[in-house]
Amino acid sequence: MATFGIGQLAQRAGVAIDTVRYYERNGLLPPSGRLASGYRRYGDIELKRLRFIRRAKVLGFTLEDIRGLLSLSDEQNVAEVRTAAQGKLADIEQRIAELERVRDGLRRLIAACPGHGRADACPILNALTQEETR
Amino acid sequence: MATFGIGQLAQRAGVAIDTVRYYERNGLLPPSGRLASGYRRYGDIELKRLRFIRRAKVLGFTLEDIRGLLSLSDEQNVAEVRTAAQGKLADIEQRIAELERVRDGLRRLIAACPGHGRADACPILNALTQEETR
DNA sequence: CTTGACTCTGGACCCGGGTCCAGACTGCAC
DNA sequence: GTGCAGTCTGGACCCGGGTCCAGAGTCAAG
Repeated sequence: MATFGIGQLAQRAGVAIDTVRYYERNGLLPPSGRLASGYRRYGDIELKRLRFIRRAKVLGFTLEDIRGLLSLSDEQNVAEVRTAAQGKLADIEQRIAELERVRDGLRRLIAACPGHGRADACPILNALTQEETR
Repeated sequence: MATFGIGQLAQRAGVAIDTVRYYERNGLLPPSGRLASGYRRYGDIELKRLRFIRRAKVLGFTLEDIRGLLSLSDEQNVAEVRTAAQGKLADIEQRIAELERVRDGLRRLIAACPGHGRADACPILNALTQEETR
């Protein structure tokens, strides 16, 4: 399999070289090997892994969360992997539910706001300053 | 209206006193007034505002986002308020959509995983190490 | 009054997640 | 074999969001 250096890897995944090394220090992305010189070498698996890390980050997972997700693949026990995945799924579902609550509240406020007139007739302002956004 | 001190406020909202002062420094939560001694005084409006800040934080808004949300109430123009609220709504909807994508991928993997047997038969592991989680 | 709890300010420190050197070595093309 | 881009390590620094002092002043009950 073709291997490439850290610069290539970083560039293909759209992250900084320092970030790659930072992830390595934190146990998220070991190189597949090293040259005699010490230069890190990576392959497509690492590239995919790095992209996975980035996507997970965007979605608000911490590096620790992600380490957990990735370490699933080190597990021996398929049943444990499944359980861990279910736990993550539950997290995500809860976050979605919370965001939906906020979304619905915001939608109602927007719908109720005339978009003109006196400020104290605007339900959005009232919600922020006097009530909770629900 | 009854007013109370920073300790009361913090305790009722379930945050640390230092956090309240930190929010003040960052323009999120000015006290309604001060005693001659310099002691901050707060009322129910501040309490609600603080609770709002906390809830928004839990949902992943940065303090800057929240400052934006709160500053809506300083706007003169009701139309602008409405527009800003719509922008926030769009953000939230996008985050929900991304999380749903992840949720669906994870659900499919879990459904496809037998929960036992050889590790390389587990689609969850394969997805993490070889494909992207979708 | 005194005492103990509360609050003030300013500044140091912490953690997560990076980012940016400096100084030295390496790989490759010419 | 020289030159330049690429890479190495270690450590300093940055930002957001707090958290924790120290030292001094304040409030209220007894």
